[in-house]
Amino acid sequence: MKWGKGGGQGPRGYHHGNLRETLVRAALALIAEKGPAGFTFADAARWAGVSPAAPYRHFRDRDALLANVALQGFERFAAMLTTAWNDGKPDVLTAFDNLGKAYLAFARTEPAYYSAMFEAGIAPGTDPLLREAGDRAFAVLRDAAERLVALMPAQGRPPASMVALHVWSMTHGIASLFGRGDAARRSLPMPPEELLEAAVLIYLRGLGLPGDAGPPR
Amino acid sequence: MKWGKGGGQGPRGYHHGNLRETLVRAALALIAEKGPAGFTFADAARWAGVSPAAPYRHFRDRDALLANVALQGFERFAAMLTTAWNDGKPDVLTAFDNLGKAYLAFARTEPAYYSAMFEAGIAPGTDPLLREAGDRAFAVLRDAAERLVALMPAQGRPPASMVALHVWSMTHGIASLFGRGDAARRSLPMPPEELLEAAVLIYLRGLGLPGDAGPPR
DNA sequence: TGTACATCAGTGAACGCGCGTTCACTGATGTAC
DNA sequence: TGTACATCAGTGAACGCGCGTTCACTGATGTAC
Repeated sequence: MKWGKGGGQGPRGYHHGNLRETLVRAALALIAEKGPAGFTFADAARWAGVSPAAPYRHFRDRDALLANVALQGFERFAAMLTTAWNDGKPDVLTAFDNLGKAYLAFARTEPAYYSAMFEAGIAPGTDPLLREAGDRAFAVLRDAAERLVALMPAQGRPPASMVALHVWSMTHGIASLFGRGDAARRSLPMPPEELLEAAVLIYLRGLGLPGDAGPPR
Repeated sequence: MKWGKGGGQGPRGYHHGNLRETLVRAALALIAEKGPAGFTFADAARWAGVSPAAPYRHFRDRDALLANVALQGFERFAAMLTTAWNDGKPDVLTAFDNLGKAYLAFARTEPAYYSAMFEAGIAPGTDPLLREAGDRAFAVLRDAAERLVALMPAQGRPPASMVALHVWSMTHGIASLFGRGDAARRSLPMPPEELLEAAVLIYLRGLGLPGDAGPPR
């Protein structure tokens, strides 16, 4: 059993440690192994080494645990995207490219989170916290798109939200179809990163970028 | 219990009718109701009104039934796309637009098929028949992309397969995120068809289309 | 046309199993005084 | 510093349930002659 180093909480020796977080890890491990449908509440308890009744102290049911995994996934996702975007440095176009690569990297290296976030069948409207976390992740992309369209002359600028939705959809499509880190991946004659980069370049050229405003290097 | 009219086989009064097909319908109904993970082999038997042992005459297990649903889904999908593409008529750009709309229409009107095809966790490499059916659906898009790039001057034509992958990814991304006919849909400030149409227009403009070859109208 | 037989779809009873959930409980931690 | 008490995380036994799967069977359909 591995204890994460990144969360900052560590094991607090309390009865049997930080069970809530351990259950989330259990869910991730089991999703990675058998898919988002392939684990049960009892499985998670067994993985964590506690009795089958113990998880009820922390989650109402299996769905609540799964929603918590998705929530944590969106939070990590947003953090990862924020880091990649790096506030538009060294320049907006390069940072935008990094953003897309980070999205793909997340889908590849964290397929369990990715499944819980997008494929576990949790209705997005159900849990407000979950929705907000998803919105925060999208906001990173949205802000980046804002900076991107600002490179264009003021007249004829496309709406930043549309650009963000386009890039999100394209990236999500590539990640879902070809960029998974698990068995659901389809084969592709090139790395997904290249496919995405080419698509975004063509798309931005279609918007007239880089162009009249001059390339920012 | 509804009997489909489109398949051309109808109920053949044989013991209890065409159970194999009825089980596929059962799976679709149950997926639509409770998601791809939300049905069991016994559920399907109950829905079809037969004993729990009966499905074993037709499918090895639940996964085999699910794979058959996905297979049938890909076949319908390919047929629908072929109809929409209509061999590039009335003109290639219009037909290409219709193709994208048909993809979204399928995801909206057949969310159960869509789930089984793309989200049920069936590894694409597992079943050769399933893979081939998926490939046939993609081939429609691929042929359309071929016709599309043929509108461009021979030098500097992008590879048709890349264009097809880009459009597939974009469409799949929009369909998965916003275009579902079930609870998994996220909200969007515009119809998904419009979002897709705008994206494809911008993308094609980035490719230089319609352009040097002259718009085909 | 009729009879005997082979085929095979569906039955229904049975089984072991693991899941979800509850319950009174235990025992460690935290806190009031 | 010490004692009594409240809190609460985790126990373990128990339960009913439905699932997956098997089995010998039944009875309708198809076919050989």
